[in-house]
Amino acid sequence: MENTSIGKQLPEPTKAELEILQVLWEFGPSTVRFVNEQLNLQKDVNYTSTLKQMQIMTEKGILKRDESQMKHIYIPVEAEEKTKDQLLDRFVNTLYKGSASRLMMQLLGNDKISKEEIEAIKKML
Amino acid sequence: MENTSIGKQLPEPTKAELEILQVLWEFGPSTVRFVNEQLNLQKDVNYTSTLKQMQIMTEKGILKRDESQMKHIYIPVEAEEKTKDQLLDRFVNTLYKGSASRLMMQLLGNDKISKEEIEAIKKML
DNA sequence: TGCATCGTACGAAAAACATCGTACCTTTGA
DNA sequence: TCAAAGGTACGATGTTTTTCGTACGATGCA
Repeated sequence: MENTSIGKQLPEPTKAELEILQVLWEFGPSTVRFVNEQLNLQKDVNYTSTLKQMQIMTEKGILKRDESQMKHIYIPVEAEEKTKDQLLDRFVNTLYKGSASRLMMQLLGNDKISKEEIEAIKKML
Repeated sequence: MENTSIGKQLPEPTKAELEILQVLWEFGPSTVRFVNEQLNLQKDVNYTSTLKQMQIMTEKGILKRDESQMKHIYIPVEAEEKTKDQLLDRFVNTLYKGSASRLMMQLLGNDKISKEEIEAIKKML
């Protein structure tokens, strides 16, 4: 299933896919080997598993790749911000009926958030 | 697999499980039939599917139930706030390296958030 | 040249999730 | 009393996601 079309909405990344995207977001376009090494800092996973996963993501249109070299280079199709927007949106809608202030309340309620963070947020508003 | 132990961390609810929890959170302890009816306002799903799902959740320790009547009553084991805290926490950690202000920035950046919402948040801080 | 190393391709199994059909028990009311 | 309605139990199946083994081509270098 090729994805060359224009406005088609990409599927939301799965958990494992998100882990791969994080690496690519943090370090930029990378080889499978590099991504796999990064993942292995957190968990055991076989090289070919990561490869397959990234190939599937390419099929889905989440990644594209530069095949001009033997070591293919993988690149996210959507910008980090855009993907995160999408995920955040769904999260807020699902859990907080779309209300950002409810989310904020929850955030302030569980005291995982420091005074410095609160200050930083105040300044933003 | 019984769950009578003390501090054991419950598994994160799956998507379908979350839908069921939402109904129970909104309406309080309920029968399978009631939950199923609510779900059917949104999507087609068979009674026995919902039943099975809720039985599995009970096995996992996400729900408990009152079996004293023929119509079993299901109740979430963890409070709504606690479960949401957990989900929010993982969300912030995964996507924003644990920084609430980053999340806020993202929230302000995509203009899904209204002026009223911003005012409400300002007041909270 | 030839072999160890590093790369991709891909089928298939394992695991996690979701859905449904069927069996069977209990309650109710004509 | 007995059949319809409504309840739970649970195996089976379908789907999606995740992981891995094996095949095989490229490259590099002793």
